Amino acid sequence: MFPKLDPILHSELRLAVMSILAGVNEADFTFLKKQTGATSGNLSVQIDKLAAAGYITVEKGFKGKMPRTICRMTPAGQEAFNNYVTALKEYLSAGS
Amino acid sequence: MFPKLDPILHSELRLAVMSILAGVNEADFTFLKKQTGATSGNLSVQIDKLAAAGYITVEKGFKGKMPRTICRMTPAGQEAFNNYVTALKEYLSAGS
DNA sequence: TAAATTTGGTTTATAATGTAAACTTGTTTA
DNA sequence: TAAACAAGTTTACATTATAAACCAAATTTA
Repeated sequence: MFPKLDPILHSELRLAVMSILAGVNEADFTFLKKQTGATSGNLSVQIDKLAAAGYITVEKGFKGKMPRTICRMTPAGQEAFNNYVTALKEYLSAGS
Repeated sequence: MFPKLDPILHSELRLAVMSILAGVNEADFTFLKKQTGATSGNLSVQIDKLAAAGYITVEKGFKGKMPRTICRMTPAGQEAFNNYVTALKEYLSAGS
């Protein structure tokens, strides 16, 4: 049977953000924006949702005088991401 | 960079339906409903969307006296499914 | 140094989506 | 023949995603 897909992760932009964070484990808003090609508004909203789910932490500070928002994946986020990948494979295995 | 995910396929239920059809290449409404655990209403709507996108064909007939709806994946659907799988792997590869 | 532009976002409004509940049409069973 | 069931469809609602507008501070330009 098909496993339930975590709705927090089953979103193109949030998945992209998590995918990046899984690799680097620290990325700021500007970097995430460039890598994903998302608009600021969309990225801001989706970062909030990932943070609200406890999948990432958000640290606001300054780089020189300019504001800077740093995101990191939490252990819970890492686990959720892994589970999502595992679940998705059930869906994809039929193809190819 | 992250490839765009086909929004028609990036839906839990539609993906499950496509996954099933990729394997058997012919399934009726009742079978799809049992396999996916979806409600009739939701399944009906999502089947319509897949058909509207040209990813599946829907054939309505009778099995004895009872109505029967048979779904099959089209070549375009097969291709879209394959592309989706390929694209998704870009997102998932970061995690293990 | 005042005005315009850029950076780094947030808020808000709208459009699109997903889902469930209610309904329909016809069939079988008691 | 009335109740229950099968196979869907329609409709209405709730959630989501996205974009547009906005804001404040910093930087550049005239």
